[in-house]
Amino acid sequence: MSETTTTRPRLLLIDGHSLAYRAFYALPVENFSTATGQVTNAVYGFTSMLINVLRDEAPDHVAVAFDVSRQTFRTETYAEYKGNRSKSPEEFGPQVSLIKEVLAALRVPMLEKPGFEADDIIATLATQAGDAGYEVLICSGDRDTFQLVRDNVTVLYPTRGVSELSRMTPEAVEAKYGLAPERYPDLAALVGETSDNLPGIPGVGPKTAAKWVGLYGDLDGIVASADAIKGKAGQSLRDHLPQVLINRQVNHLVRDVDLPLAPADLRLPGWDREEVHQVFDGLEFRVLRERLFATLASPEPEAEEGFDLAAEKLTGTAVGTWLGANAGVAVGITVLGTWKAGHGDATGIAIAAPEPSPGQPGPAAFVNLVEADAEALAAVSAWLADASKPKVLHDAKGPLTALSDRGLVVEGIIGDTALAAYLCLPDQRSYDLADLTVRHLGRALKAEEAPVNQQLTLDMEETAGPDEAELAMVRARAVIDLWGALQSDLASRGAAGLLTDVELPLLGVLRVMEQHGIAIDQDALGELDSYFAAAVADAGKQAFEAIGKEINLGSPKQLQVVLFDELDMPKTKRTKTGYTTDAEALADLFVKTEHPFLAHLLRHRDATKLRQTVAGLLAAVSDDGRVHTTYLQTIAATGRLSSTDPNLQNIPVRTEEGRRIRETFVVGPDFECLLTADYSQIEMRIMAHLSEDEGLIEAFRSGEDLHRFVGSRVFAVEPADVTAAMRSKIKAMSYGLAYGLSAFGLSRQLNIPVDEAKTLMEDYFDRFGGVRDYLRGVVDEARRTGYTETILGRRRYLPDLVSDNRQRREMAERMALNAPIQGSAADIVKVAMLEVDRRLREQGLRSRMLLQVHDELVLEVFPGEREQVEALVREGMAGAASLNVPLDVSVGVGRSWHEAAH
DNA sequence: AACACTACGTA
DNA sequence: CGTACGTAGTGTTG
Repeated sequence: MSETTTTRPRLLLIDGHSLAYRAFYALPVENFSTATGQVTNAVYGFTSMLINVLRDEAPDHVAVAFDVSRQTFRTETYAEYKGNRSKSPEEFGPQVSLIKEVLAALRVPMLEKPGFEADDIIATLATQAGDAGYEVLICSGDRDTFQLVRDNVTVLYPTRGVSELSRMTPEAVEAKYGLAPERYPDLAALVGETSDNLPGIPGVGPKTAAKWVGLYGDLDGIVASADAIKGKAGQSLRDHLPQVLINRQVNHLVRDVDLPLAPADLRLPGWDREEVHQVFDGLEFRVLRERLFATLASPEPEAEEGFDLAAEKLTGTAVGTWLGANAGVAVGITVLGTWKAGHGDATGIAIAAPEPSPGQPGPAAFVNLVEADAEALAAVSAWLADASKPKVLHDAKGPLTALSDRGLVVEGIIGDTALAAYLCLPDQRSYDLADLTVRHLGRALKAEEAPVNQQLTLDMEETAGPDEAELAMVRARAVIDLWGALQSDLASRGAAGLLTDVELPLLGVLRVMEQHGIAIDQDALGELDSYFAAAVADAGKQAFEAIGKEINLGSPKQLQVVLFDELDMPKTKRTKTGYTTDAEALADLFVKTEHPFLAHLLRHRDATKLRQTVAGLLAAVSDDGRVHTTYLQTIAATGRLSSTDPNLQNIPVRTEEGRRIRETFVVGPDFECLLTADYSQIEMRIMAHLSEDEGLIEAFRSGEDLHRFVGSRVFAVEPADVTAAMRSKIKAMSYGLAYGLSAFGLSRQLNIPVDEAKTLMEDYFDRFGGVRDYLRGVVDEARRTGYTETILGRRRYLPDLVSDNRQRREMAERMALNAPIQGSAADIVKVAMLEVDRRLREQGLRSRMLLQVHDELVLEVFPGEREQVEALVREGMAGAASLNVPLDVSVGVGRSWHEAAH
């Protein structure tokens, strides 16, 4: 184990100027400046790329080469060399010094040499290192470096800004240019290099040049045979031969520059943490610093040593004994069993304590709940219900549902590792336990690594791997270890309170809501199903008659053939794979063509969608006549809940037919009615609160209709004179603003000219300047800190705010605008749910919460409790946050969800 | 079988 | 070229 492996040293050579220059033009200047006004876009881009390359390529030797001045042997050879380069903008020069500061802090050697360019230094070092058996990586935006490529010398050439590097190996050069790397300068001399002000041969491009190199071997061969080359290109070559020779002289890189450092001197000594902090603080590079420390501080996690535990399967009195001895401190729990749609069954439970001291195996136990005797069950049951025994689970809602259906109540849950990880980084797609252990503990959660104690091993000799119980114990141990790591992470992100005070208690509320479900009038729903089915069939039949054939109306591809090829209708907006056939476009086409097919198609779409919803619901009704959705608490990056299986947060409401579906959500037997309570305009109120815009605050305090009020200000008329058209424009804009709507988007949505939309927005911002300032500020702040924050401190990290890809960057900007608003609304609703739940219990009521639809709660009211419930819901919701505008709650009751709407 | 894509329902 | 979701169908890919 101790012999040193003879891996080849890896040397990374960077052309400092060339990459800084690329970064300067790739990243928008206006997004990168420090409090003192220093522009940092080039520094940022360069540093970002450096970190990425250090991470991805893991070199042990590094050097950055810089140009010293413009005077080199090349300008002596050819005075016009790089003569077309305009003086670099004044924001650029100073950034080179800053880049050198960053490199100094990172202890990266820098080299420069009067009379030579960075590329010559790189050529020299690459040659020396290549000969010495190094693996050499050259990072440069100058194609002249391609001539250095060979087996162990690769050029990483930036393609898109500085965010993507393409690997130029000998094969890649060959594939791209059709010649060997050492011949590349011949090609470049023939073709020319605009950026260096080296003109090429008119009419000769890379293809011709490569062909000649192939035919005559190299440039010398081409020159020697110049007279023999026929045609226009040949004449052109002869006419421009002197320039070609100059080009070749100039693009030849010097490989023997006298340098103070040799490759062996370029070993990275490791960087100075303090100095990096200082430099990055000055540059206000918070996100980059985090990335630097995250990717480079601990290069490789210790190893995947797995989890060492003393595992026992317990029965009888041993259960109580073990729990008494081991489960007084916070322990991790995993549950074996199944859960779905508010119900489940638990077959076993694993409990693991952290290792008592490093290296010592942590105690772990497993209890089989199906076969457990009364004694064991009593011990587990009492311990689970004991709030003073701290417990941590991973994604606890399902397991708790399973335990609950076995009659086991769990108290004392102090942590949930999935929720904790979500609060730390809410943009992740999943919070799989195995992923988290790798990410936060540097340990793999692999089945074959599951350790077993001796007695288990003896039992298990015949079976291949560890059994379910052992895996459950390993997972339980992972949970508790993970909790240790996540707690500090959570605290450093200011989210510990959010977990303890909001998400964790909410988990229990959601579990009970899922368990209750909501009653469905199955007969009515069945009738709707037939009704929509008939509508689908009818519309389909008529659509086919209109075009004289049968196609699959659900296939956009087939529709495009009919609409645009056969019926020759005007083309609609492009999609990735053709032209859109969405409802808006079809309606538009109908106005233009009045073709009956379109009307029938739209009706078919509509009826199909409604039918799908109905059929889905029908299939989801449980034996108890209710549907039990599952709420997902770690999906939406803004902090909202989501609902699946079935999704009860997107039940139709906008159309008459859609609302008929809501009529089938009814009050259950033994209950009096459904009650719905929703926040009116909660997002606009949050906007008013966060922006502190006086006009908007006044709008909400005045009690006037919001859009009418805002409209009167924007259009400078009396509120009474705000027309319906004005009001709807204002409404669209107000909501659009919270999503980062542009003038272009507004014009498209309102079907008005862009100019008019622009004026409308300007007038809006004239009257509500606080809103504009807030929206601008929120993005700037997020760019500085790397994240947005809600009123409860829920963060969303948006690294793309500094992407050099415009589309990604602008997307991130819109997310940054929206996340605090949507997220704060989510915070408030969650707090409201906890308040409503608390009041219901405190007041000993049997009414219960059933659904949450983002800004709406649906409750089932027990006979005689209606007034009391309405009052407590209003209190709980309105008091969930104290903003500088009131939180308005409207309530309705009825026997169905539809009737209860207001 | 898994994935991308389009389309569309909600807040 | 307006955010956040989930679901379903078609059509392609492995």
